[in-house]
Amino acid sequence: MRIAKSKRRTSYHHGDLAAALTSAALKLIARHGVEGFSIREAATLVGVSPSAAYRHFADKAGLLAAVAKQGFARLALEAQDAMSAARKRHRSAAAKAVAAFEAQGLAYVNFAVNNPEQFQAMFGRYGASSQQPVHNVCSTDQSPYELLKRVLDELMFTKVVTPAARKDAELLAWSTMHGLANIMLSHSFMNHDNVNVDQVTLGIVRRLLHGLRLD
Amino acid sequence: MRIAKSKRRTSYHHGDLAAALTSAALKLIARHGVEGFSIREAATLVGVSPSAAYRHFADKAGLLAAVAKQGFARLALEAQDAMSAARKRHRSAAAKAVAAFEAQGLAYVNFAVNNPEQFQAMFGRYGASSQQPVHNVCSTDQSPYELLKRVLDELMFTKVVTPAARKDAELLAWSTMHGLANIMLSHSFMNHDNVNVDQVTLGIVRRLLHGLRLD
DNA sequence: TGTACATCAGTGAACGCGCGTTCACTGATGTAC
DNA sequence: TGTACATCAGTGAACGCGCGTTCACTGATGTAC
Repeated sequence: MRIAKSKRRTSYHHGDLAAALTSAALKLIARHGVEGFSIREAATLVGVSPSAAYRHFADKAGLLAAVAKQGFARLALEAQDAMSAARKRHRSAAAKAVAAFEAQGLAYVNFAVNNPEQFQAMFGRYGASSQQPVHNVCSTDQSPYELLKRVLDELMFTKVVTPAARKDAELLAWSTMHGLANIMLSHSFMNHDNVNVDQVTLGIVRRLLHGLRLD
Repeated sequence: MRIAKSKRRTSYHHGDLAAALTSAALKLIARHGVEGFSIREAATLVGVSPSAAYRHFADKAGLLAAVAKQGFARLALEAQDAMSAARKRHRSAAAKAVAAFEAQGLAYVNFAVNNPEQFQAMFGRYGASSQQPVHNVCSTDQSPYELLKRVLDELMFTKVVTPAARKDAELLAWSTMHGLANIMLSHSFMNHDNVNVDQVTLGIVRRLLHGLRLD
């Protein structure tokens, strides 16, 4: 009966307030930033009294954690799409692996640039990731971190990278892309109106991979 | 007469309220985070009425920008100290350059881990760096970014690194260390109580340099 | 199929709060003569 | 050296604000019989 309920919006019960609040929160965070976000405003946007939110989330941090969690899921989805599209453009297993690695880095930075506030929610003070390691943040095989591990394995299996270079490469790769994403967000390196994000990012990803190759 | 004034604290005029407020802000940010910081609390801590702050800073953002700016200066100082100490431990110019590069990376990550909230102030929403490129944030030759450029040059002059690898290496190096610092801060990779920050960082710096060497 | 009742998911008023900022003010300082 | 006066750097009261959260409540739903 959930669907029926969500059709008539004038009903007393909302149908799926938790999801509605999460997506309202996302909208508002995009508008005012994580710091400017309030439960009251989210509730108002959904058309519900502020106190209703407390049926679904323990508190403000709970709502923000939901936003962050959803962010990890979206990021993983986008990365996965980009990777499989990239793989299709190549024949050899090695070329596919390289293309997937590049696509993943691009997807990561693009996600951050296109969703700066959600990205901040994911890694900031309230972020899902500040409570627990990233590995646990999504269902295990879907987390961005798991995707990274897999593509690094793929690079090793296809001999693009030696087992020695593969070792602990997660942290190096993640640091590089995460740093680039944050630097782009802070506008501290350059105003990315003047800059082709994809081009700069691809440059960095390739140098990263180049370093791994010869490790 | 500045010094005389700052001696008697009971005087009507404070002496150097701007500096006192900045350092109070730093203390409070370390305690409650950037988001929890308020001008009123800083003024109270200094023992001055809230409105007095407006003689010295245009608004809250102005005070936070001062904190951020001071952060860049401190970071540069600490990095410089670490680098010159590291250089002393080696004889050849090449070894000195390598040691200085490693020391710089270590200093960067250590600064972030030891001053997480100031680091956040530096690169966050209010950060000095969100208004203008990092290059302008300190006096030109003292900025952390300038130090990075110089040590990369040094690596090239001593032939540790080829001119091709030197090209645009700033962004790669900075991304890597900045990402590592942020990842450590978010606790999303690991709880750094269980981890030797210096050891992990040194591992990453070395892999970064290794990649540059063979570029 | 109809009814009683427990449970669920909302309401809306109220709480106490600290905030950023403005404003007219005043005490202290320094300078020109 | 002394005095008048402009300027500087504070005060403290007040403004209006939106916030997170609690609480007793009520309308809607679903289930047992």
